[in-house]
Amino acid sequence: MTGPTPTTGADPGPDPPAFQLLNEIGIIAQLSGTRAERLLAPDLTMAQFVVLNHFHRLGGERSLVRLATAMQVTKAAMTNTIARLHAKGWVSVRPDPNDGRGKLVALLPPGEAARHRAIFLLMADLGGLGEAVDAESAATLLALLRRIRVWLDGTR
Amino acid sequence: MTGPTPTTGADPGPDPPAFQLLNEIGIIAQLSGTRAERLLAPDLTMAQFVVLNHFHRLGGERSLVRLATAMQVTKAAMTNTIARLHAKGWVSVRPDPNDGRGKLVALLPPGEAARHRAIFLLMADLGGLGEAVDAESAATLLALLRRIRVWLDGTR
DNA sequence: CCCATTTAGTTTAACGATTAACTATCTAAG
DNA sequence: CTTAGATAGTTAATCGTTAAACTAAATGGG
Repeated sequence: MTGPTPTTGADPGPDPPAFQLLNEIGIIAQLSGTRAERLLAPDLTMAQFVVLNHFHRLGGERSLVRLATAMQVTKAAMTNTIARLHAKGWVSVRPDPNDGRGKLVALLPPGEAARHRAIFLLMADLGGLGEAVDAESAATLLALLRRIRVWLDGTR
Repeated sequence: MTGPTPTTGADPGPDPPAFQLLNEIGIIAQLSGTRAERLLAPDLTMAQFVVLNHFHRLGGERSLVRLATAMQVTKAAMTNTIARLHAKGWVSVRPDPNDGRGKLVALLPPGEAARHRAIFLLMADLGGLGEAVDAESAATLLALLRRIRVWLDGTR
């Protein structure tokens, strides 16, 4: 078990399409995520940016547990993330009037502005992606991806 | 500005298509990644699985630095990951005969088998994804995603 | 040759996320 | 009411990653 066995032979056929798809998606997310993380640092981490995007998309107020569930992180992690966003004045936090245990978090205008600046920065870097995928393909792609996300979200 | 301002007004238009695309991809990667991580634990972490997949796709031998660059992690993280894969007998590690500083890592048959088992497990969970996206759409999707990955990989 | 610079890999400290334990509050059954 | 169990949020310990410092070996210009 010590020799340099290259292991290129014995092909058991291609991987299932669903796996290829998610694998490719994982690689893209890794590549673009690292890029974005570096671009946005040190003002904004990805964890924080994702929360801003969630509120932008859906609006309203959310408890920590709901946010944590949506983002697929633990309550403890969300406590940390929200504390940092709150310290910057980007979200408001108030006790839930209907539940003495809970807190309600909402996006504030400075948070919305920070999100907008972040997207501007990102697009300056990623704008050239239009060369790789034309607008029509992008629309097709987006529609299919949404179906996948909805399926994953609905079966977890 | 301390009140619970919902911040749903003042729409500055939709986000750029490229951002919507990468955002959706990020969410899918998060959802499927968490799922896979739980399914594969404790035999295999995502960091390790990604290395197995890399070798399966490309074959041959690689140095730690090349692997680290390809996976977008630091050399230190790759030292750790390879040490664990090596301890399980899934990869071979030998000194680079042409460079006294370097090591060469290769996939061993037990590692290939572990990868195969992992994919089998994953498909048992993700197989239903075929309901959300038919085969033809999946092929289209995959081709477009590859273009995006190549662009991202080529401009980093 | 020699020496300055670069590169491969490991080690250490700091950071962020997870797990588990804990407090406080809500809910519901008796 | 009372009380047992579930739920919201925080805290403490642990794990894996990153950044930075370090060792060892390669490279290239005097």
